Amino acid sequence: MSATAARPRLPASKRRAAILDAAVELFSSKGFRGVTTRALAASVGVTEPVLYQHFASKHALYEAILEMKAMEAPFEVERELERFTEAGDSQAFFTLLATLILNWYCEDPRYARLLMYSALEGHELSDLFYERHVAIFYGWVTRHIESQVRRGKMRRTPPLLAARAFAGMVAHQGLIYAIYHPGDLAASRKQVVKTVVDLYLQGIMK
Amino acid sequence: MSATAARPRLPASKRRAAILDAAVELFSSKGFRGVTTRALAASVGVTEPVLYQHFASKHALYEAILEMKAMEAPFEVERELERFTEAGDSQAFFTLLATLILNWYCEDPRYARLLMYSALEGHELSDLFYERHVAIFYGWVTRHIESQVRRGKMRRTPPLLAARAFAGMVAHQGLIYAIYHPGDLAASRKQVVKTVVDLYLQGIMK
DNA sequence: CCTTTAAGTTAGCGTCTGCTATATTAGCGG
DNA sequence: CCGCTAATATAGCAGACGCTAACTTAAAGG
Repeated sequence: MSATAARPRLPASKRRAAILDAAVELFSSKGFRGVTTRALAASVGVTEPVLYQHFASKHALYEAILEMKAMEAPFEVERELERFTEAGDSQAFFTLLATLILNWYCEDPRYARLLMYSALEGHELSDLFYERHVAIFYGWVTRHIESQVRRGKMRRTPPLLAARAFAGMVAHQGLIYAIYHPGDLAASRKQVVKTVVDLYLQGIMK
Repeated sequence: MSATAARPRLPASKRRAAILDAAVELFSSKGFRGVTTRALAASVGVTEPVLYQHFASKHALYEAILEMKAMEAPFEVERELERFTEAGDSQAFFTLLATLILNWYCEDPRYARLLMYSALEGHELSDLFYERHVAIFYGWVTRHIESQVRRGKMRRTPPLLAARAFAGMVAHQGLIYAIYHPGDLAASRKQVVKTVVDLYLQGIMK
């Protein structure tokens, strides 16, 4: 009687990964409330109960994504950045940071959108991302600026404000790319980094 | 039998305005899909059919907000900006622009959130805002930069990229304020404008 | 005071949503 | 080849959703 399509039975871990991947795709384009569990299941190629075998609820599934991304630590570069600060090499410092940020947007703009959604929708784990990435980023930059000011190599500027200004210069390019998509950021990435860092370091005026 | 609370009967125009105001509040905090017509009606203090007397659908109501905001032309300042460009006064030019942007975020951060939502959710009228504000902004700045480069007063820099960098420096501060809300932007607005414009114009290095 | 108009309500339709109790079957260890 | 486990499907509940037909009543004009 049943003409069931004989779906391939994946081991739990693979199925879970497949669900997460499809979820990122959908949540990033429609937001948490814009995605139904039915649509998600269909996109994975299974039925709804399968989702609930791997995640307690729609919310838990969403939080699994956020946590996964928030915990992706960028701490490998921390030591390198500190070396640049100690060496007083602002050029290298800001170039690395800008490259990091733009790469993050380019590699998977879906996460940029998803995190933007989560921040707007006020999900708790969104704060986690802020603490573990944005705030830490500001910390790195302010420390670098303060260090350079002490050495007399940089003009005295409110450090947090200046850090945000740099973050804005870079992230805005990525944001426009992830949301409005005019032009291919990936291709021009290197030029963007070069121009923005140059602008930030030396100023636009002759 | 009926214990109806004898609601005040507003003239259509006032009721319509009240609905729009409550709608901005709700849509900006929960997004289009996060707001139900029931919740909106309750927030206005009426019942659902009243909403449908003023707007054909939930979508039409939302688009009325977007159109209202997109059409709010900033063209009053256009002539002033052009004068600054002609006079070669970059200081005044960028100060006015930065003030404009930050004021926009401060006056009503709800719209910043609402427009962010609409961009993510891909509403058609979101493009209208991009065209009528973001793209026009880029146009002003690129023209100013090109003009200054021709006069030899500014370093040769990819104009659109430089325009976006400036937009990012300023808007990022507003965005952080509208979304994560750490600190009071309104109070420090003037210092932010001063610092950012100074940074952009003269560069951070001594 | 009576008529007319429109601002407002009640009640509920059809559909979709998150989620689940229950049944079924693929595939591995023995 | 069997039996067990875990991966999957069917069917559907209870509530929420966008929206509407039909009724009620406040209030302005003659």
